[in-house]
Amino acid sequence: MIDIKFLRENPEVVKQNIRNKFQDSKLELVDKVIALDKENREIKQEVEALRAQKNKISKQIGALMAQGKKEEAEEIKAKIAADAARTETLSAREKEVEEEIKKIMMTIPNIIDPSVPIGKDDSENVEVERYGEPVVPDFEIPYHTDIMERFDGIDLDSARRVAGNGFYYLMGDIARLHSAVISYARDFMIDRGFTYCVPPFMIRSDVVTGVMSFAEMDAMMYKIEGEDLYLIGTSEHSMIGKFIDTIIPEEKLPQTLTSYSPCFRKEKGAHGLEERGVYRIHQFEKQEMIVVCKPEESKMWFDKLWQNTVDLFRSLDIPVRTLECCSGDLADLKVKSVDVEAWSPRQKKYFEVGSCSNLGDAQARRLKIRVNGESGKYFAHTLNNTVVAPPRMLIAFLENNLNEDGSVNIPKALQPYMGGKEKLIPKK
RNA sequence: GGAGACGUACCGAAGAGGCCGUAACGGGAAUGACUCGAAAUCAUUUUGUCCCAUCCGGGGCACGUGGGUUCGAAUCCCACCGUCUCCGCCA
Repeated sequence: MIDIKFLRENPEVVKQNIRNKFQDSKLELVDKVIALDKENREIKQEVEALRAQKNKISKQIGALMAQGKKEEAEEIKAKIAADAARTETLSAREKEVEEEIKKIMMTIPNIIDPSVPIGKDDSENVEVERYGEPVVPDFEIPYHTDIMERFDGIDLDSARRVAGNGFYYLMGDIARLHSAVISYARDFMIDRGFTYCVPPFMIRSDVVTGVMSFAEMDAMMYKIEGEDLYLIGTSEHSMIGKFIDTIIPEEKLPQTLTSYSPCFRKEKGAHGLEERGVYRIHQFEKQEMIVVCKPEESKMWFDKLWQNTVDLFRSLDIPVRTLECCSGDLADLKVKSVDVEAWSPRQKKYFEVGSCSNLGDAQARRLKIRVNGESGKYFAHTLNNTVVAPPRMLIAFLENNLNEDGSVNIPKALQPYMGGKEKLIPKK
């Protein structure tokens, strides 16, 4: 959500930004919202003048009543009644106009960073840098569920009976590997100075609608029946919710948090061939990082955040690359975003394992996350990034650490979390 | 889940239809004076948000949240949220 004052003063900048994002149908909204904003301020002036008048008269009545001059009081009551109807009409219109403005402002995209490549959709995203050699071994890499099977590490059949498609039982070494990755990622971020946090896994609807549109909510979130509660789709929801409608003293910035949570997603839509197994699922676990910082520091934090994910994957011997989201693929709230993608030696391509976003002050404005600084109050900048999200991450882990004999190497960094094992030996 | 009490500024807390939201009273914090410096003392400052005004300034809204009654609501009524105490249940 951008500042309406900025839009009012720089309509051409906002329009060019809309063109850059290939959302030309939204161009007319800019002029529309400017007109509504003008109307709103005119109404406000009149309404406020009427209210000021009413307050004044009410005080007079109070004074007259105190003096026992009831008749005079009754007389001026009539004056108020005359204005009351006008005030009511205007307030109703004011409410309408304000809602309309808010609705439009929610759909006006945030101003993208000048460094964001211009492109229509995800096919025009730009590879920034590769880390590690994308090796294709000279033996065949099986599908990830088949690798897991060899360790008796997964039971999808039972999961389907118990909870349906999109759920899983992880078993034995694979389950342990899953927990090890999460624990390792937690400590990895703590070592980098982030504060560890376990947040609520369910949140109220008002928090949900603060962080996403109704359409997004409907497509992603599971609702608890009979309660005003939703299962979180990512801990970013509850982590950023922590700051809703707060004023943070400047000296408490930056807030650098790393949170663990299970994540629940409906994942409405097509499930392709490559999305079988544990790639696209209704329940997964994630270590997340979020930063709330001063505006001038958000670019610096953005680069630090995605670098953390790259470093974590590299420490587990997984080749990755960073892919910059082009303007057309960038969500409306974001200033800039890069995906971290892990190498799949089986598919011989990279696939998404994390997403790092700088939201500028747009999210903070929407959620009223303010900072009390020396030179006054201002909106904070917010960022978020995936540290690691198994079980999807295990796909990359197993494929890249698989040996020809079917064993899987445990990188040194992870060994303490796997009881000191250097290798997992398959049961089959 | 049941019963009761409560929600007011940075904290504690008074106010129970108009004289009380630039919010009594107590504390904290900031600035200044005194001091070599500190303590003590004295003085001043200390909610957010929106609209109008280039500046000085003027005005609206907000006493957990949202409605209602009233010329006027922190105060009365309704719903919701939260906190505390006791009981029940539970890892």
